[in-house]
Amino acid sequence: MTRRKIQIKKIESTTARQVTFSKRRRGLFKKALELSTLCDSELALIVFSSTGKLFDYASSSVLQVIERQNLQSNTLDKMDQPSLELQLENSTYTLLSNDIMEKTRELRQMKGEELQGLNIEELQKLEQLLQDGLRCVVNAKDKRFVEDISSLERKGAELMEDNQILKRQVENQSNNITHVIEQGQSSESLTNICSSADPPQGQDSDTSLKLGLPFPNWL
Amino acid sequence: MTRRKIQIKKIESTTARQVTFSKRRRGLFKKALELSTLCDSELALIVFSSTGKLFDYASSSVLQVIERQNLQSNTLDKMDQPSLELQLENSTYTLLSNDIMEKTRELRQMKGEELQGLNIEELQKLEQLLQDGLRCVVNAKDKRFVEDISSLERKGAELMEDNQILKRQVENQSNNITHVIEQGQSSESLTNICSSADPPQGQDSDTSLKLGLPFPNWL
DNA sequence: ACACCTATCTATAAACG
DNA sequence: TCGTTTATAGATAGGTG
Repeated sequence: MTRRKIQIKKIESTTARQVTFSKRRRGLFKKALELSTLCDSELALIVFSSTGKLFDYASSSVLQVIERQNLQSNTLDKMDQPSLELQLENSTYTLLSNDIMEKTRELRQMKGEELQGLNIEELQKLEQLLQDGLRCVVNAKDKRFVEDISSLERKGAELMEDNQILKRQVENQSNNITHVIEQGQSSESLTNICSSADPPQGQDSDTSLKLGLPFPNWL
Repeated sequence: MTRRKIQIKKIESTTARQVTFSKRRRGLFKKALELSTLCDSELALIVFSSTGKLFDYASSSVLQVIERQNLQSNTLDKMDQPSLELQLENSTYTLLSNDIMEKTRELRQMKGEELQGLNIEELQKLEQLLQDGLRCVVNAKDKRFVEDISSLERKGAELMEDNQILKRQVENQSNNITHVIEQGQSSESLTNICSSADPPQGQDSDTSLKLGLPFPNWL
């Protein structure tokens, strides 16, 4: 748009992002107002800043009232029945907004941003909170590692066991077949039957490969 | 905005209004997308054309849910004014509630609670986040320590300087008094005056104690 | 954080197909 | 009702105070 063209992706610098947010937000709201005016269309726009602050605009009259009520707290006692309802809703709305702002600030501070307003005591408290959280997360992670590993080992053991059983079944079958063949079949038929039902031991078949692995190969 | 400047008021010609609506709507949505991308902010935009058609955009999944709600109830019945307003109000409300729930969960997880639903990858991500945050906080704390210490050292130096000046003033005064006394006072008066205005050097007065400390004792 | 500046980029009014 | 063009108004990135 101006001195230089910029890429449309998240602006990394916090200050630059805030400046841009402020400018573009105003631009966007102006455009929204123009569209609703020029084309007589109803329109609502709700924007949260990265700090959790809420901005909104709505062309419809009732929402404008609500919006105004939010900006400058009360002076609407003079209105009749609907105003009471609006006030109730509005207070909930304001409470929610405040809660969001508070939680957003707390989250940002836990991520190490927006720390300039804190004194040493508050910073130490935050550090302690982070260390406690980190300890819990690392514990949970390690526990999960152990669980996943033992679960995989169990599965591996089961597979190996199955493998053994299958191997024995295959050996039994091939013995039976060999026995049957030895009792009366021709040598040409022997070759055919053996290659399809009992491949040579030195060469891994697809089946024995899958069953023989201690861990599944999709890990 | 171009071949000619236009007034921002309702366009009377229906066709011109529709053309402008279509162009400006697209422009507005593009700007909204850019803002949410550049500044990483959550954002919802809902536009009704004068023919009642609904267009909307929302940057986050939470908003998309609300958007869908609006879309569905819009297609169900043609909608008259009050229902539009109600929907928009509900949207804002729902949006706020969901946002709070999400942020609350994130906070609890950063504090090491409610981790049972996370897999190893998510836990590692969380651990990284906490370590980054912790690093920033520790840096900020150390910086603040250094600042506070140098500020105190500066204050201490200033106090020592003031102390020196005051000491010189006291010495000058006592010299003058001694001089005056030597010029005509009796020896009994000399003792009285000296003990009140100029105590012996080897014994710390309250004043010199306060001024002589490198750091204030309220630390 | 805010207002202002200005060079540059973008959006778009009007026109045409 | 569209898309395309084009000249121009508007928006804004980066800078300064």
